[in-house]
Amino acid sequence: MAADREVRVRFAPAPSGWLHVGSVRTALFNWLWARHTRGTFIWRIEDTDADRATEDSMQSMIEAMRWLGLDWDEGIEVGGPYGPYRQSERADLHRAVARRLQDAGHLYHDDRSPDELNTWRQQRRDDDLPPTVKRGTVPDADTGTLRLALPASGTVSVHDEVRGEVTWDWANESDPVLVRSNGAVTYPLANATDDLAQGVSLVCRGEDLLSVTPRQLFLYDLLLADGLLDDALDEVGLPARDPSWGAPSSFAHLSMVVGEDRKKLSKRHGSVSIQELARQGFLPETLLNTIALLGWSPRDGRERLDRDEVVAAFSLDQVGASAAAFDVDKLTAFNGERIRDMDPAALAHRLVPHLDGTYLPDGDDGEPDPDHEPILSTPPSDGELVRLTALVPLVQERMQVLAEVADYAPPFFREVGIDEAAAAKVFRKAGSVEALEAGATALAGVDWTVEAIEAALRGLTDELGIGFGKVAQPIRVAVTGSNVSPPLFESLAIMDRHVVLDRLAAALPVARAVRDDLG
RNA sequence: GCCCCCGUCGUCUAGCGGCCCAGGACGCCGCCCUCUCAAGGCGGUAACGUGGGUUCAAAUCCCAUCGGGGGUACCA
Repeated sequence: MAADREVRVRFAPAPSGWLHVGSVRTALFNWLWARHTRGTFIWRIEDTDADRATEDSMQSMIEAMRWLGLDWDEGIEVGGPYGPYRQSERADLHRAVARRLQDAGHLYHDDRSPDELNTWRQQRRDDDLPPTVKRGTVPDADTGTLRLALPASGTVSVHDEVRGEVTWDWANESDPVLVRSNGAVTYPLANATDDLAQGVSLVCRGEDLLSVTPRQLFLYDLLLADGLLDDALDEVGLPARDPSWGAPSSFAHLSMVVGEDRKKLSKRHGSVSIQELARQGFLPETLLNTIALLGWSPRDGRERLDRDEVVAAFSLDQVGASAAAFDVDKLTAFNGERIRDMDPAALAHRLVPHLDGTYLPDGDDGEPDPDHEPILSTPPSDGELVRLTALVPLVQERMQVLAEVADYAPPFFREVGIDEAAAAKVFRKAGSVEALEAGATALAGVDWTVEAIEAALRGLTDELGIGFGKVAQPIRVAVTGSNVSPPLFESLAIMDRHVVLDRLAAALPVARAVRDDLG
């Protein structure tokens, strides 16, 4: 173990699609290790496949990382001493490396078409042989792809931080294509080259890349031998490597994140974009906390951890090797706890995007509701902000996700209709009409404070000879339109008196109709 | 098919030969509190995939088997 080597880790996604829980975990663990060791976190974009890489995807990833608060020391956007950090901008280097490998006799042409190769591989399988492409089995050619000639026999091993020692037999390893027939380099070459050129000390990535490790190890040796990479760097005018850097000294292959059915993550169970989770009202702190716990746990068993606490406690040797299912229920519960711990003023600000139309709430189909009308204006007026701040303590206790505020807030900001089911359920109870009438009278002259409102309303139970529930529910439905709301006295107190009285009056005919309907 | 990885409550996990007839968290169930819904408090349910070894002793080590996953691309 090269204990003294500065830790340099990297997150190297291909920019297709968006960041989801699985990819964020890879980013997070790299980030955590860098921060824990006071090392360097590099963000490189692997866009060597022009057909798949998109600018939108990259922008979306940047947005997600920023929202999560995962900052990078070197990489796209921020730059750094060993850039550029988009592989498409490093193509000269990759080509120079390929040419030098070819000159040194490590590469050979393979001009078989994909169809021919498939047939050939199938034949190998039928013969019960490894379907691997090897030098010597292909015809002499001077066109087509360039493959790397791997050793034909013997074994390779890596020490993996999460899996221990893993060994492969070279006889089972296929010679990888390093340069496509169109001249573009592939992942194995670009990735190995850049990891070396940027001094990556530990490769931490998904388990799906475990099987690609042997050829990378082999490539590291070739690129470092005789200063091949150094010369190529010099040739294309890119920054020289630090002389103390060797090849990555270890690997950490993180298990897959799976769905609750143990199958590959799909949208149904959490493979939603980070932006989608933001829209649903999860806090970035909760996401980071929960995702960190996916395969890792601190020695002392704590589960509620702030960012700094995770950084302090994180270590690779506590990372588990088995696949983990992302549990949205647990995320939700943690999110609720965090909301309850928040400072009300800070929470009010976080709620605004869920009320002003920035984040659309779910429609009936679970998708964002395009017809939703914002509850607050953009930007919110001072009056709206004051009312929202007053509302926060009431909703803070009962929210799991920020988006839920949209369920409670409307009656505090605008007229809302009375929910029919709520009316039918509540107004059919004996005494409802009387409760509304007496409530209006009692509230008309009272001080508009929580205490006075409570005293006035509680006094009604004796006057009407019914339990308080029978008083409170009709009034709740009349004023909020729903039989579910924050506590009644507090709710009324932050509304204007005339609004409350108007709504009580407006609900009376509805209540009478329900009662009369019952005969 | 071949190669590699993985296997503790429904889920995330603790556990690295005796402290474990397995602990915590989420979920679920019940009770308490209560103006609704929540929140909160208390209690409960529930797991070492299977079969062989090794050992005085195994969730922990070994082997087999079954199951799951990844790879087997001119994607990354």
